[in-house]
Amino acid sequence: MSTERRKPYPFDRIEAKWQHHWDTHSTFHALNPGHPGFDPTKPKYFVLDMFPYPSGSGLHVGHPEGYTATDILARFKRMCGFNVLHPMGWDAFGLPAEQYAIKTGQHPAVTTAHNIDNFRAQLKRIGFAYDWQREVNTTDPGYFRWTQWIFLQLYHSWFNPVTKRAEPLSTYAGDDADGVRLAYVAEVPVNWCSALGTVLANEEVIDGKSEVGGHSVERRPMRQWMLRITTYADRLIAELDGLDWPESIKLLQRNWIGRSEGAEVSFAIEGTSHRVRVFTTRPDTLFGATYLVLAPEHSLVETITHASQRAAVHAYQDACRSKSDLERTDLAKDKSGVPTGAFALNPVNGERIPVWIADYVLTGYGTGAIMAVPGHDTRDHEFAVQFDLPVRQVVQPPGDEAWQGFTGHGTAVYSGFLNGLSTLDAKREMNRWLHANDHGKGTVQYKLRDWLFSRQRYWGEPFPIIWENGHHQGIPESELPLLPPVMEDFKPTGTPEPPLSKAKDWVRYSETAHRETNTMPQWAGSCWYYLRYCDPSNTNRFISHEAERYWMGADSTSPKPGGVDLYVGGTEHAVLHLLYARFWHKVLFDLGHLSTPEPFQKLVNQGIILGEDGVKMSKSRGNVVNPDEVIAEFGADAFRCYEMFMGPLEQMKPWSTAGVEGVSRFLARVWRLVMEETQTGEWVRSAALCDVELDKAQRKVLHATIKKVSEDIEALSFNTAISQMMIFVNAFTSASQRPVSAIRTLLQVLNPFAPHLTEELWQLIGAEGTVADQPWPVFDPAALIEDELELVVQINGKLRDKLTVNRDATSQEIEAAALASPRAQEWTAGKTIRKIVVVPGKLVNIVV
RNA sequence: GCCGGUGUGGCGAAAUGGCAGACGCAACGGACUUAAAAUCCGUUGGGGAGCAAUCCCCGUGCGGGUUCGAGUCCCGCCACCGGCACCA
Repeated sequence: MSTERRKPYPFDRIEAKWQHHWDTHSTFHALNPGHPGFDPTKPKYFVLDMFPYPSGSGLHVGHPEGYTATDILARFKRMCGFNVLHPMGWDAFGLPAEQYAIKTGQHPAVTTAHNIDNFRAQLKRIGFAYDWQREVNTTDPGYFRWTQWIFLQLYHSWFNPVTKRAEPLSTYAGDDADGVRLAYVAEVPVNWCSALGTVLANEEVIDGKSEVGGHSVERRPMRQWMLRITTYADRLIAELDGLDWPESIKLLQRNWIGRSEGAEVSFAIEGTSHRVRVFTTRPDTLFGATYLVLAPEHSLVETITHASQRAAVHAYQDACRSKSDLERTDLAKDKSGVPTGAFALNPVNGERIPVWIADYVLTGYGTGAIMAVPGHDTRDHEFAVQFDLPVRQVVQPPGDEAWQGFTGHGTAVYSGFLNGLSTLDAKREMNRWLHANDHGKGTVQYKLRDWLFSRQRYWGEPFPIIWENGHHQGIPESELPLLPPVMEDFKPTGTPEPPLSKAKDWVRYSETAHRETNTMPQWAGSCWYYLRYCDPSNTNRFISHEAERYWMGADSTSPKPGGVDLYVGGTEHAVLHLLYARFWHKVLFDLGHLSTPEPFQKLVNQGIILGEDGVKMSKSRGNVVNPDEVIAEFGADAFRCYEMFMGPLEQMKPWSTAGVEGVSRFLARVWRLVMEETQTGEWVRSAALCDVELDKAQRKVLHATIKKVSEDIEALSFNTAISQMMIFVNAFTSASQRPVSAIRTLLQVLNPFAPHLTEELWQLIGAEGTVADQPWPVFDPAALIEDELELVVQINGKLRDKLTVNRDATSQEIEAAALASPRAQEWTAGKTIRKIVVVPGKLVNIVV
């Protein structure tokens, strides 16, 4: 085994030493406005990682990928003179700790604390420049006190559709305050597993079965807390525009919100006073509606079903209820449904059309009912074919496409007053007609649903809510934090009641009132943790105005909306976490608690690191790489540099131990630029190191390195920055005399990548202070200019020769030199030169 | 099905429309060594011609196009990865 092998350089001693130095000197502690020593002239830079869930299995090599990237940026910006906020914390509520508690009897608080200690120690071993004095923990009462406080802000607010923002309930003039709160109560189906006697979270339900045991899971309506995120749908879409996020993530959010414009149309049910409202994005096809479909759960089904169809309808409804969501969607090829026996009247032509129920219409979207236009909707067409319902043309496709099943835009036909109009105009005209005749109106629908915010769990934030006489109310802020009850037994109750209901003394609030027993989902704590970092120990507010304005504020000289300057994390949070956090941020902004409307100005997703075998790392595959082992063998600096050298940050890429070795060799070469080994194996300062001037070639490499590394760090192209530093090292390794000044500069630009090694060498060459406190070096453009340039000579775009010309040769001179070159002579001999393209400093292309 | 991303040597990758393969790994050759490891120096996309220095042809998933010139831009495909999925 290689464990006996000598280390390429003594990283083990070096790394522990500098980690201790940073700890004891608080090197990376950021000062807030008002702190003694705070320098208001420095610009701020807030660089954020998605904080981890501290699991029992510790870090894997995927975590530190993003963390290393932000660490390099943090150290770089600090050297560039920024006041850098680079914090870390723990998203520590959640299911695994609770499940572990149920299994072992160990309290989740105990296992959580233990896991956090382990994670923190692992992160420190990598040498991250976190400001540990700002560490946050979502399970700390000093933290979740404010999570509960923010919930109360939501609870006491409503969304004013006129001002289009959240306002305190006091501005609400209506008589149904509970019906407009941003946090409200509704009957919503939960995943109930009777075999396990518990409610399951969505992530515990796999393919309609419980993850544990594979028992069937049924949807059962229960009283739940909801957050009215849908009121922010438009703003959540519109305000993406100003953000520096990957377009793909913006698109993912837009699609998730799923805004679609259309119309609501009201159909009278023949022989009754009932009306069915449907939503359609194609009001222009109303003349083509040949039947209506209601979702099986639609509230009017019972009322309108004809006696002769009652048995069939009930049987169908029962069948749908027992189908899982998956069965409903996955078996989409076979459409099913039954007629209700009722008929509706098409408002536009009075036509009598049958009303069906079918599970291809979903309760949760739109009005839970549709008008079927089988001529121009794929799903309706399939259904109509299956049940032999009439199909009618109302849109003429452009060109010679067939009209049956055509769902695109064309011209309205067989549609009365719409005939001849383009689809767009026909929609507009129909909306006008519907509105004028009181049969409906143009509306907007969203796929986004309100956020189901309660969980039937122990290990989460309790709601600051009490119930009295069937009414809920918020507890006073003075009673926060509301701690969870101390419980020995967190097991499910065997009923849909949450475990907290077992803590009778805790539940009892007064003679007449009792506490809410649901808890908040894990998303709650992660919705605002970035704010708490700015002011982590404030006991009066969740964040002070000054700290918020400083760290989260917009730069007045830039059009950007402000917020965290760089947020790095995985794509798995592209929708939920990032949408929820944006929602909370906007509410707090509307209520005047924050100065900017968006939390994260710039977002970058790091790619997944695959196992050495090229597939996703997993315990069962046995291809998980443990960072601790890599660090023990190669050192933290090699680990950091390899994570960055693997390839572009955003890309998915496989781990390679040989690759770590290569990077480790590079760092050892840096070490040996400064140090050499004696016969007895001692490291002493290298004799080649001396105080000499750089030659021209060395100057060029040096300044090219400063330039490239600076630019590449800004662009997050860490792999190419490291390549350039390798080129530098290769160039200087062979020099018999190595200029100290150049080595010093190398140590500065390498420092964000390999902070331990560079600090140690800095000290060994006798330089002043620490590298971390040096200003970032500036490159000299003059050093990059060559007196003579090598130009490429192409004939018809193919490389044929090269020539060296003076830096300021004219186009004419270059052209002449190219034509005179021996190979050009050969290739142009006997041919007519049709054109010559000269690209200054690059090439000459002769076209023959 | 829809949306998004990716496709370049044996491998990880690099290239403002201008010398494809920088840098690293692996492999091979050499130096040092009794030997090995480590280290240092060199070669390394494929094919062909030549004793040689050199030279030629092909080559960035596939097929077209724009251009003096395309890995890069445009059109049409294919494969893999990710997301959404009866959202009317």
